[in-house]
Amino acid sequence: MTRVTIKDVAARAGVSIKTVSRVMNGEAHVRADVRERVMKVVEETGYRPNMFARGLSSARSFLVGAFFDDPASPYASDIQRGALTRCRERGHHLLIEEVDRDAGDWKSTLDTTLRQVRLVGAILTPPICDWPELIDLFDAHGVPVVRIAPALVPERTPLVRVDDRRASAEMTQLLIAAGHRDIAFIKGPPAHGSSNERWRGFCDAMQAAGLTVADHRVLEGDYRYRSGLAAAETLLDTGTPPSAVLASNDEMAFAVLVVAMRHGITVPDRLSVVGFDDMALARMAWPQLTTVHQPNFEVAAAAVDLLIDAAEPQDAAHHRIEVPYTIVKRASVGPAAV
Amino acid sequence: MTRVTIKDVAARAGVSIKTVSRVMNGEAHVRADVRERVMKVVEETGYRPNMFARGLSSARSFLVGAFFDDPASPYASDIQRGALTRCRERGHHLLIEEVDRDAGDWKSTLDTTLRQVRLVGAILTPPICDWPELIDLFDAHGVPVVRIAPALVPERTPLVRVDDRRASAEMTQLLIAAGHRDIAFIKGPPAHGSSNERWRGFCDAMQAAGLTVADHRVLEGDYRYRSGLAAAETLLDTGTPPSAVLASNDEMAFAVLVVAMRHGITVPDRLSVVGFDDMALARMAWPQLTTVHQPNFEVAAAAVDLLIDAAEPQDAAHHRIEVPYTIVKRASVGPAAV
DNA sequence: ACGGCCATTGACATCGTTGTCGGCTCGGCT
DNA sequence: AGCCGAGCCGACAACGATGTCAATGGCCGT
Repeated sequence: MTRVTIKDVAARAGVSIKTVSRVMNGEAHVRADVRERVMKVVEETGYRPNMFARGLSSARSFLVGAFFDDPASPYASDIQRGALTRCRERGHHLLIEEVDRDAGDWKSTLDTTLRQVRLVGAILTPPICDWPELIDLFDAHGVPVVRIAPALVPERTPLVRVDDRRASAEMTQLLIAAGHRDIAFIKGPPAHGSSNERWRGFCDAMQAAGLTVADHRVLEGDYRYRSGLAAAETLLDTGTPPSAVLASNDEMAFAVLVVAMRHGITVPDRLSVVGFDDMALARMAWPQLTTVHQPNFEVAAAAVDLLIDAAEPQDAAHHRIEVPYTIVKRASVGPAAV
Repeated sequence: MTRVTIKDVAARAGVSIKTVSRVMNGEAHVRADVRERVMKVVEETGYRPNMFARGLSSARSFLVGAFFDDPASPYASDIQRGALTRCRERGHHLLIEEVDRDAGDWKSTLDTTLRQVRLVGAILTPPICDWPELIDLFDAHGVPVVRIAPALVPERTPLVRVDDRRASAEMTQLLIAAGHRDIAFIKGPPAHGSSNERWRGFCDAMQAAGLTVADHRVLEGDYRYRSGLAAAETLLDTGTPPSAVLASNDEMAFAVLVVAMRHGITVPDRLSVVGFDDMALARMAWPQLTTVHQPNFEVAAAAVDLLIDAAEPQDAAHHRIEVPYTIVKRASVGPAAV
C-alpha cells in the first residue's frame, strides 16, 4: 500500500500542493469550488497529512505530552483518558512520558525528549508540576505548559484545578452536620498541592464550627494504602477512637475501613469514614465510601484545550480553569453515636 | 534557545552532516578519532536528532503505538508502564491510542492515525488483539504488530503471552491439595483469550483430579466488579455454598470476598477465594487474595523489544514469547472444612 | 480606459535528517 | 610501478509537508 501524499492529491485535483495544504488546514483564500474539488479527492484517496512532515516544516507537531511521576497510578489513568479523548477529538496525539524522581538523570532524560520532539505543549501532573527546575526546563525549550493542581506559584503557568480546599471543608461540614465532633484527619504527602489544600479545608470547617483539632487526631500518610493502614491502626487501636475519619484520598480511606473491620468496629454505626477522589475502589468498598468526586477526565480535557488553543493565535483565553467537584454520598457515613 | 541541528554539530566538528548522522546511528565506516570528535561536540552542544526529520527521511519513527480498548483500566496501566519503560530505554517514545469498540467509526479513526504517523510497530492488547479486521488494517498499512495474549490465530502475528491455562490449572491444584472438592469457577468474558484459557486450565485440573465440575458451580462474569458481585451472590446465597471459589480475575475475586463478608461467611475458614492478575487490589483485600501474578510489565517490555528488534534487520528472532507467571500465596486460602 | 486593491493560486525554498552514490586514500598484491 | 579493493567520507537528492512571496485576474473607483 503506497502512501498517498499531498502531491498525489494535488495532481488529481489539478491544483498545486500549496492549495491542498490550505484546504487541509482550513485556511481562507481558497475558492469554494476548488476547496470542494480538493476535498472530494481527499475523500476518495483517504489522504491524511503526514505528521512528521508537518512537524518538521511547521512548528505544529500535533503531539501533546503528558508527564507523570507514576504513569501507572489510577490517577494517571484517569488523566490520560481525558487527555487522550480530547486530543483525538482535536486531531492530535498523546505522548506519555515518565519523570522518575528517583533517577538522578531525569533532567537530562527530559532534556533529550524535549530536544527530540517539539511538543505542542505539555501537561504536568502532581507532584512533578511543582518542581521549579522542571518547569524551567520546559521554559528553556519554549514548550507551553499547563499544570494540573499545582501547589506553588499559580501565576507561573496556566493551570487547571479543583477547589480541593472548599471540597474538603464541605465534606467536613457534612460530618459535622451528622453530629460528629471528634473527627480525625489523615493527611496526604506534602509534595502534593491537593494534600495541603485538603488539610486546610478541613481546618477551615472545623474552625468555623468552633471545633478544635486535636494533635493526636491528625496523622500523616502518603496517599498510599499502606500508609493508610498504619494511620488507621494508631487511630483505632485505642480505647477512644474518633467518631469519624476524613482521609485525604480513597486509598487511605479504604485502609481505614479494613482496619475498622479487623477491630470489629462497624462502619458507619460506630465510625464514619470518608475519602477523596471517587476512585473505582470507593464503590468496591463495603460499605461504599462517601467521597469527593474529582473530575479528572474533565480536568485533563480542559488542560489539552488550553494547550491547543494557546498554540493557535486567536486565543488570549483564560489561563486558569476551575472544574467543579461533586460530593458523592454513599454508605460510609452515619450519624454520630451519642 | 535556538535548537542545535546536525549542521551545527557538523560545522563544529569539521565534518559533513552525513558523518554526524553515521555517528548518531552507530553505523560502521567512521574512523575512531572522527567518531570521538563528533561525540565530543554532541556532548558539548547537547545535540539530539529531531524526531520528525528522522521519521520523515527514514522509515524509522521511533514511535511505538499501544492500542487499548480501555486505556484507563488498571491492566492498561501496567502494560503502558512496561512499554514506556522499555521504549525509553531504547530511545523510543510511546503513543497511546484508544480503539473504541462502541464507536462505529473506529476503523476510519484508526485508519487516519495510521496514515498520519508511521509507527515502528503497534502493541495490541486484549480484547482488541482478537479483532481480525483490526489486524487487517495494520497489515494494509504495513505496520508490524505484536499481540498480547491473543485468543485467535496465534500464527498470524508475533505475540507475547502467559500460560494462563497452566496457571489456572496450577491454582486449581493448589485448592484441591488443600482438600477442596466443591470448587466454583467464575468465568471472564469470552472475548478475552485469557478468559477461555483460565477456564480450560480449571477443567484440566479438575479432570486430572477426578473431580466433576457441576454446572451450577460455574458462572459467567465479565471481569468487572459488579459481575463478580452478582456471581458471588448466586453462589453464596444458598444453603450449600461451595468450599472454594476460583474467580477469573482479582476484581471478581474481591467481589466474592465482599459478598462472603456480607453473608457472614468467614474467609478463609469457611470459604477459600482465589483470583488472577495480582492487581493492587489483591493486597488491599482482607484477607489478602491468593492470586496469579501476571507479569504485565515484563510482557509489555517484551512486546516492545519484539517490535524494535523486528524493525532492525539483524533480527530473525523468535516470534512468540512466553513470560512466566508466579502464584502468590496470601491469606484467602485455607484447608477445606471437614 | 486605467490604476489600485484584494482574493486567489502556484513556484520555490525550507525544515532536519537519512539514502545514494561517487571520490579519495591507503595498503597489499602482481 | 601500477592496479585493485576496502574503508572512509562528503555532495546532493529525497522525505512530505508549510512558509514566503510573486503572479494572476477580477472588481472597483475615477
